[in-house]
Amino acid sequence: MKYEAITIKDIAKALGLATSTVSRALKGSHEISAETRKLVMDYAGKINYKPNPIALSLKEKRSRAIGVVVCEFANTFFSQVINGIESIAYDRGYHVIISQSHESYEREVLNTQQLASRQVDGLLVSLSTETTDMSHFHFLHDKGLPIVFFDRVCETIETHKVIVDNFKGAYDATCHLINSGFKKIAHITSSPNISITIERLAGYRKALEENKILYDEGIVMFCAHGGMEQAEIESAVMKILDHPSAPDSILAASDRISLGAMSFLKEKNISIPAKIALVGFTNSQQAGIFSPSLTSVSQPAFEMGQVATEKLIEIIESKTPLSKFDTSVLKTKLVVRESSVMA
Amino acid sequence: MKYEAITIKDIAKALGLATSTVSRALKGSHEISAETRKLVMDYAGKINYKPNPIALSLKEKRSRAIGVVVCEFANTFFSQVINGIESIAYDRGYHVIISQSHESYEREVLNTQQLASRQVDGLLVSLSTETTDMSHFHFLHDKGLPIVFFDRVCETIETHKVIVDNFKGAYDATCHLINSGFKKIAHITSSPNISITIERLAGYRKALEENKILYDEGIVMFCAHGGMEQAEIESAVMKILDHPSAPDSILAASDRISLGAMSFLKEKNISIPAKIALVGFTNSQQAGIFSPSLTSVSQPAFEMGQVATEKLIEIIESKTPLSKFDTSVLKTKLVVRESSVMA
DNA sequence: TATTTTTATGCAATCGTTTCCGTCATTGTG
DNA sequence: CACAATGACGGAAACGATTGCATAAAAATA
Repeated sequence: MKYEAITIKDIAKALGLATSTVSRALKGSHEISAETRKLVMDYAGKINYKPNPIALSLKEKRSRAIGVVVCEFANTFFSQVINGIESIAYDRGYHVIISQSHESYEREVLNTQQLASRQVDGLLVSLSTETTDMSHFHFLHDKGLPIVFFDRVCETIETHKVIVDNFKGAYDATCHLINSGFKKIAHITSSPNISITIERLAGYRKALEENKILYDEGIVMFCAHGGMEQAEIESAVMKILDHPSAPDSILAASDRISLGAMSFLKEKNISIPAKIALVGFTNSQQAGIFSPSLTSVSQPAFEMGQVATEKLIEIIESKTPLSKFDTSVLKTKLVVRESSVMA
Repeated sequence: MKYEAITIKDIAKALGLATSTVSRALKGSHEISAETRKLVMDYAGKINYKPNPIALSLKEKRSRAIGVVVCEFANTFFSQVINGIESIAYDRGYHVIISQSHESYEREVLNTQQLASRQVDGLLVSLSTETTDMSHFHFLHDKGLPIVFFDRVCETIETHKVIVDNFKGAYDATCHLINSGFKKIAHITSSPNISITIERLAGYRKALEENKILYDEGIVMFCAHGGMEQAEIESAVMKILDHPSAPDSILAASDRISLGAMSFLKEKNISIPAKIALVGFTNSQQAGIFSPSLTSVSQPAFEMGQVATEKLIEIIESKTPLSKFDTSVLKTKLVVRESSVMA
């Protein structure tokens, strides 16, 4: 079952013209007489001619497609980023192909290669937690494929990057806990090898230091899979609860970890914030209807998607190879709710 | 900045063969000698040759792309459906292009046309709440473009459809409320013109009827935009609360409406379920950590995406036009939590 | 009027791949 | 030995669109 589209040949035949004439008329070339142009335009409009984008892609060696590599989009943060991406991409005439790594290095590599062989014009990438070897991106980048990283960026590739001020986000959240009277603040974070983990950890440490609180490695927990497995979150929470120093609060460094930790604490009937306070990085619109409502660091996800896409299209459409790249740093926002305020 | 891929011509030139020979060797044609085939295969492997999918698409008149039309994917239900879609599509060698209507008829039409002109091989569609005129789908369907509807389906097009048992979902939820002692059950639902609204309303009415509870139009609220605007949900909740018959419970018919209603009730400090009970259709994994935890009708969203995609690929790849189409009906599951259980 | 310039259009190559058809050499058959 | 059958490969068209070049007619110039 094929559905046959109208081609330029059909128009040419119907009007007794050459395809080249039709093509030129359609683009309003000046070397076509006004009457021929009108004739062609009118007829094309009448039969609803639409150029075949595949033929165009082949000719122009560009697909007008952007590939997106994220860990997953059933995640408020990333789905908002993707909304931002689409809002710009569609406006600029690109379509968007999304692939999910589910935090697996192997799938990330596969997806990336898939997209590249699909001839995407550029890639928008947020690394998986497992990724330490970036050679699949280096390879493509060296070949000239435009890439922009967002959120979880790759330090070793020189290109545009878009992140939030993770340091300040974690710093503000930690200071808030300290100012609310909490003294022993644990930290559950993602895989130690991704950029956001490092930056958030640094912000956390800085806040402790400024407030003369000793940094204690024993209550900083890393989730190798970024919380994709609820078990790793639960184990982290358990270790914190069982820790001899009796932490009174937790800073959770990602959407998944925040929600997973909250869910586990609730299941175990551990009262928040009485027994332990919780501040999470999350973009969930539901943070307010949780029990208790969750104090959170929220990120301008939609904007991040927009900026990243604009930057990518800038690279794609630039005539000459860019030599200067920048890293856009967006602001986070701390929203204080019940989970971090002592009764 | 272009990144030049290796073509069959490069191989032909390097090996002193014709492109036709290389092409045949690569597909293991029997009319190529074993040695030539090996030569070509080895060389292609060595230089990592990948066929150009765009050229293939042009030749074969198929894009190996599936278009998805949904209202939005920053919605747990749809993001799960899309995960199901991708899981099948990628396995079968298709890529997926997603577009969001944001419940706007106009954008749905635009997106659909966009996808069609992008030469997708088929369409996976869930209608927007605004849509009453389906002619954009009729047009494409008549031209032979394979379409499968899921969730919010179009009755007037004969094709495969995948839905859940909306009638039973609403019926079970309503019966549960009745059995829990609630007597005056309001219903907040989506736009009256989409299939799920009609089916869920019917299930709700059936349950009332069987329990000899009078159906009261005054406490059934429709949200024209399916809850895309929080205001319409809030107005519906207000009307229910102010209704002279003093409803004691609400059945919310969608993800957005459930969460929106809950959020509003919480904001207004209206206690659930003491003042009013709430049962919602939602696939949010966070239903359990809401305050109170939310009794919900959850749908096999992932599976729905899988089934729909399999059905679509079946149509796409069938040699002869199909004449028999079916509607797959999946089961919903009622999860009872705190929001519908009297203290 | 003869020549140049301009205008409007057609022809053909191109993008990367497949595939129909033709061709050459080798082998088999009568 | 003559001819057909087979095997192995090359040439070229095709998919739909663009574009450099050629060319015809018309207009402008000498």
